[in-house]
Amino acid sequence: MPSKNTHANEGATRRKLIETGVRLFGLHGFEATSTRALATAADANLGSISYHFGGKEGLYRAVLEHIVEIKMAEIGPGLDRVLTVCADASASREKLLETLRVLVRTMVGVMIGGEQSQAFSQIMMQEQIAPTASFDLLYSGFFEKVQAAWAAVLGRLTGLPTDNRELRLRTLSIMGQFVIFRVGMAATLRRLDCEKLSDEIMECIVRFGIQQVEAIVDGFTPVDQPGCACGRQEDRI
Amino acid sequence: MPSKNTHANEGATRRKLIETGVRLFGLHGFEATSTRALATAADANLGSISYHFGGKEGLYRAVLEHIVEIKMAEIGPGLDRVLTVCADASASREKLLETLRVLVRTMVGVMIGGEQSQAFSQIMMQEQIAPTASFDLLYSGFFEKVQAAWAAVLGRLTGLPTDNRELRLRTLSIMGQFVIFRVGMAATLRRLDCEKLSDEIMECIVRFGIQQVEAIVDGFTPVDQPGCACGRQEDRI
DNA sequence: AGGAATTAATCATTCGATTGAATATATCCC
DNA sequence: GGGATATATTCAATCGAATGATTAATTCCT
Repeated sequence: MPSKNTHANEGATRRKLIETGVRLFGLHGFEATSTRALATAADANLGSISYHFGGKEGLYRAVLEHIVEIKMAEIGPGLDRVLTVCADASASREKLLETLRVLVRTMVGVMIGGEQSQAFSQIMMQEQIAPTASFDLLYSGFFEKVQAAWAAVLGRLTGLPTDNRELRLRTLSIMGQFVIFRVGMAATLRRLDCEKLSDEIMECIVRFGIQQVEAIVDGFTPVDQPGCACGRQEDRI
Repeated sequence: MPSKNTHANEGATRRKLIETGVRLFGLHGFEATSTRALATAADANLGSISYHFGGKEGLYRAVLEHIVEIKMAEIGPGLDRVLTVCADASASREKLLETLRVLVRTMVGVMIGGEQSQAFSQIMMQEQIAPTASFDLLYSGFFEKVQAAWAAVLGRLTGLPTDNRELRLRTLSIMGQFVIFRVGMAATLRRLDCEKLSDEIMECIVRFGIQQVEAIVDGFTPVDQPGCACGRQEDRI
């Protein structure tokens, strides 16, 4: 177990392994990434994986923790601001809508933008499709919090309580409008006949994304529990 | 190369291998699925994979072809009907909206419903995240056709031509509202605290899905090429 | 000197693929 | 019809390569 190290390049190998892990695990998935490929790409010795992380699985877990840490540092404060606004009973509808717009812009930026984001998102998607033992790490550390922020805003705007089933389903559905560009990146690029989503395209997605989300909120009427479709709607802001 | 065979169980091993391949490849991905696991699960000999398909990769390609075949047989006629309606210049707005509703219902059914659908969709998602050499098979055989149908309806309803960039992006985004439930199935189930998406939940998704898509179409205003936001809108049906 | 970190070498296991023999069925010739 | 031949399929055994992990020796720095 490595403890304090006063070397100039303290934890350099460890760090390089994690960064390489993000890239390779994201590209090929857990199983298809060999420890040798990792060590070579990280300019590290094969044994250092076992030494620092106890094995391939330990490195993978460390990679997920690293992703959660970076991502939450990036968007965590923003999510907290969203929750604060939503907790304020006196927040105006316009204020809530503005918060929603910020969420869309953040979502698109995080999901699509950035070189590093790509590898991050790919690992997250891999975990969604074929969850490993470390799935909880991502879910509790990231997915749940993002969902909670979206659900908070949408809950205020629709009048549905945050534990409502329809609200949770709709929240996922609305987020899906943007997640698709990460998950269906291969098909998207083929469809647009280009090699990467340019800033211009991202801006376009943000713009119509905001329009679509607002249209959804404006047109909202509860559909779950058919008999009760008449209730609660007067609580909407 | 196996040709005509009048055996009673003609191609039985071949068929069993493909069916098992759908299941295992979907569960663990291409790399993480071993030929031994495939052969054992299919009650076949290890050598039969090479014999029938030339190797693991050949079996995988056959699995993708099988998926495309089944899926297109399932939804192909429906997609053709959609294209027919959209090609009819005299089709009313209500007719187009009804077509859109059918597409939503089909999408949810295909993406979420069915035991077999699960393995199918998982393979498709795997290919999206980490496209293999056989990606084209899925894209040309399935993705492209589904996208084309959605784009045709949405194009008519928004007045955008089918080769318009914004239309294509919006089409993907709108489809994303339903794809998310397949791709984010793990997170969805955790969020709802259940083990499978019941028929009741699927019906709920269809209902609010239709509502949301209609709201998006109703609230549509072009956002791409900012200077031209004033044009074309009068062509909408 | 002494602990932390790195290195090369090696372990047993598993991988995908191939082989040649064995089996089963179909086709042909008389 | 019936033996002989040809073809299609299955099977157990084995190949070399690659895998994850471990070890003991070595290097590096305080």
